[in-house]
Amino acid sequence: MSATIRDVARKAGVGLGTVSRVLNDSPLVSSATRQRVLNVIAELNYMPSHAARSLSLGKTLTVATIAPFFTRPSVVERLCGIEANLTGSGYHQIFFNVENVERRNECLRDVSRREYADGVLIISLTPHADEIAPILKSHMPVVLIDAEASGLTDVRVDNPYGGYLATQHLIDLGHQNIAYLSDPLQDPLYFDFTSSRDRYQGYCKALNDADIPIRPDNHVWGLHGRYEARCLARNLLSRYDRPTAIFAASDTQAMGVLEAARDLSVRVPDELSVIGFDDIDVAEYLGLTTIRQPLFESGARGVELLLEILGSEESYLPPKHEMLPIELVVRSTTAPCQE
Amino acid sequence: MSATIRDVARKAGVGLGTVSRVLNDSPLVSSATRQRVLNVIAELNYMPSHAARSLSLGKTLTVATIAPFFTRPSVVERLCGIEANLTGSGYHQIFFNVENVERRNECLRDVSRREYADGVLIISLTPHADEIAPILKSHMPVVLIDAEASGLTDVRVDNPYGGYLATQHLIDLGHQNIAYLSDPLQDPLYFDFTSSRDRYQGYCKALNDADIPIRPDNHVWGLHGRYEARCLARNLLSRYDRPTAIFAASDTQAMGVLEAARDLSVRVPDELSVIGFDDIDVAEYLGLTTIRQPLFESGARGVELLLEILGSEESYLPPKHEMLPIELVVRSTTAPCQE
DNA sequence: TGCTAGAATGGAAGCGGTTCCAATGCCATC
DNA sequence: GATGGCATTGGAACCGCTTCCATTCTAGCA
Repeated sequence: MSATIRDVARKAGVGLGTVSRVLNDSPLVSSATRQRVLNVIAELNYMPSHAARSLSLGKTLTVATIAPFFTRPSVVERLCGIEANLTGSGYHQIFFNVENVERRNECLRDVSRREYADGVLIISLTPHADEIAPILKSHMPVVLIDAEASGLTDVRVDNPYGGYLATQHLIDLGHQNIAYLSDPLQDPLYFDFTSSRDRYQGYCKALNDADIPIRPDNHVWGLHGRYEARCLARNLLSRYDRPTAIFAASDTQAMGVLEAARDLSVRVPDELSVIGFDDIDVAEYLGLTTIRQPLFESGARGVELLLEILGSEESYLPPKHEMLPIELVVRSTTAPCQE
Repeated sequence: MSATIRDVARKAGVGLGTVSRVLNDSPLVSSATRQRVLNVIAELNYMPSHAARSLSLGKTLTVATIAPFFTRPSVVERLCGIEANLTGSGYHQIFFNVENVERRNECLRDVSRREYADGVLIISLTPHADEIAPILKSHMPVVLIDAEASGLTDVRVDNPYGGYLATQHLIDLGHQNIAYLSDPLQDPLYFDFTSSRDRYQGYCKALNDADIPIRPDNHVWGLHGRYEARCLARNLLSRYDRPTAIFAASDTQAMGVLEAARDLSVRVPDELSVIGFDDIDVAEYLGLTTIRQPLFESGARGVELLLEILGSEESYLPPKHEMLPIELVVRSTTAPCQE
């Protein structure tokens, strides 16, 4: 059907190996021969077979991405960053969409299997110690995005600092009664997302630094999602001494808070300040004050780090840790405390 | 490194071919032998090499998806439907993200190249006649999602009917001065998205049926996007005889309209009714009245149709055309006309 | 009992690349 | 003129699977 390397060799009047060398930019070809081969390749519209290359090289020439909840806007933006930098690299990509814990465990267990991919990107999932060991032993290149695990390369943001920034902003506006709404901080049965926990640290530190006591009832949590956050926020806002400001661990959850405020006719920002985290696309539309983290860049940079490892000759490279910058974006859901 | 089919054959005391037959569910294996081989496969944790299978079969065992603007919420939901049904089918998937016309043309030109994939899903892009011909000639299985082209299988919704439904809803509420805000209806230099055009037909028909004259200045268009729609809507709403209702060709554009109304202090729905199209995730949050189309299902069903073609022995199957249902979802951005 | 058709099985060839070893030609050196 | 070394080249072997042909075995039948 389609032209093979043998067709090219025959037509160019050279040997198989020579064509292969041209394809792989080997210096062991005279420039005259190289040019002749390149001409024939263009003429035949020849394109090497991915499968044959892969089989011969003993590599899959594929990068796998494991991510929870593909539909979440923040995940989508990270995936776009990945796509942008992987296209044209010669690697294929496969995606594993993790929607429940069984699948999470299955995916993280199989990471080190060479059958799937030559390298793996993991988004927002933190491998446990017993999952890290086989990965390290297998020498499978892995880059964590928005997660951290000892011995593995990662690219992420300073979540405690983000939590601090957000809370400090509210304190600066005169708020004292500040709630934090997040995913569960610890749940070994669940996905073990760590960002909520880290941001909580920053929240506590900011309150401490301002000598504001930490009220345990000002921290509420539930499954990630707008609807769940809405229910949680309703409870918060129905309280006698309801908070004057809510820091939501993600913009999605902040949207739930805004909904709850609307439900209960609590005016934002006059009666309630709301701040989110991520700065997803709709945040600007909603005028949501938030902490921006570079989502697209996290994916793009993750790919770069992975390709670096894949391209290296070394069988072991020391893990790298990259921190991307975050910043406070003030919009119209936060205002000075009115009390 | 990892076990091969030869290891399995040796350990099970059978020939290469027998193991292969077991893997491929051939009936030409006695059940005793089959069981023995299956045991060894489990024991060795053997997994066939995708590349070797692919090379031997002369197929890529890969499905390609071509989609414009991965980040658009409606596209994301379709992609999720694709992912859901393709995972576990044994096919790998590769994505082509189309962000500009050059890339669109390049992708559609290369669809028929066997090097990439055994089958292709195309989202929201309409191949031109000169692009269809090579596809048909190559017998490359193609399924269009949210698009239509003669000779190709597709799964889509009845966009003229959707436009009719939306407009009729506004007319039922007593509106007469109804604007339509959309992508450009025809732009050979651009992507040639057809849904705006089709929905415009329904818009016109509904107005005609109600004996409401069609005012050309009530149709405005621009590039797809919230920001662009916001500018367009601002112009509309600044007019002396501004419309009392706006039908936006997508929820994203409807969001731009809502922003413009906010900018100009036009109250929704009291002074302005707004209806969108798609029912993307945030529509519910915004209380946006809209026409719901099954986005996830469109992707899922598209994959089913493609796998059907790929699994068939026939070299030619007559194209199928599937229409998914749409429905009006009334929320709080539309209300009876106040004039 | 001998013969045959059909079921079950083994393994060579081939898919399209890469890699390595052998071969060739050419030049400088002694 | 013989020798050695380097640059360049050709092609066999191999990657792990499928497929097809050849072979063996079994049961059914005359």
